[in-house]
Amino acid sequence: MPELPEVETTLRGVEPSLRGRTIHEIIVRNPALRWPVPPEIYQAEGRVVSHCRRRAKYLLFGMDGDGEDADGGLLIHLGMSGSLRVCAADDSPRRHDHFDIVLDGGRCIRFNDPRRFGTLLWWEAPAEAHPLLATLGPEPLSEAFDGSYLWRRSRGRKGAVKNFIMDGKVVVGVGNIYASEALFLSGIHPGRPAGRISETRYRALADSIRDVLGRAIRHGGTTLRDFLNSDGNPGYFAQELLVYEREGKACFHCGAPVRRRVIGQRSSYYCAQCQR
DNA sequence: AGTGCGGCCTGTCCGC
DNA sequence: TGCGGACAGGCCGCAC
Repeated sequence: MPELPEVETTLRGVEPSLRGRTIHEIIVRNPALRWPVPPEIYQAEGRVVSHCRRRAKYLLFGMDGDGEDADGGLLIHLGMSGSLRVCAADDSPRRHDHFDIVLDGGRCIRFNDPRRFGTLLWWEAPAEAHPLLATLGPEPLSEAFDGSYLWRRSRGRKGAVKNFIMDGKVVVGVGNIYASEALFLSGIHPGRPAGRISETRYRALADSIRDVLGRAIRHGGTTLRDFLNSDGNPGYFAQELLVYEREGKACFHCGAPVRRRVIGQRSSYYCAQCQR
């Protein structure tokens, strides 16, 4: 469920409670997540969280380091339905609360995930060498990401541009909602072959991706069904969505009905008038 | 190498 | 009210 803005919102929510604290204990109630929770994660017990950061949709909490040079730490992915919340360690767990990171001082970071597509793993420095992180493309909000990069990477690709921008090896963090939104903002039809789009149009697309992700972060993410931030509150970007889940409703630009089409097994929303 | 698909899970909603 | 099926925001791993 959570895309980049939701993961960033979660990071900003948990970091103040986590950084500089000692992990007292990790309690795993259900280790059957996307991958079984490995015993290595217990290395975190008794150690200080020196930094918290995000890479793509992965949360990385480093231990006992100075700056970002910790020798290892926890890697958490929220999957499609996961969330982290900050609560008192003695609050009774609810359904699907699969693990707790218990901190000194009586608080804990609690992971809830109905669908169990989430992840709790251990990484060894350098984090970027972890198999899940090693092949990832650039961050969409970084300098390395722009229209000419997208254009270069897309040469020769015949698949739909929507699948192309959702490919984490091309650029990370663009999920189904924001892909539809960014393509609408830049006037590009989601089904257009990626290799047959000009550099000029890719510049517009890169700008739209930055714009929509940046605005979604400022709104605390998008809550369509079940995303909650670390305080247990929803995000407010859903009211800003221009095409996503608006099938049959009037395009805000031209008034034509918004269409839905399955591309790459995911629902895609677009305006056939405004997007070519 | 690029592309498409199956699968991992539970919850919700919709039509019969 | 019950039941089956489709669908949901991710992403790996496999076959072609």
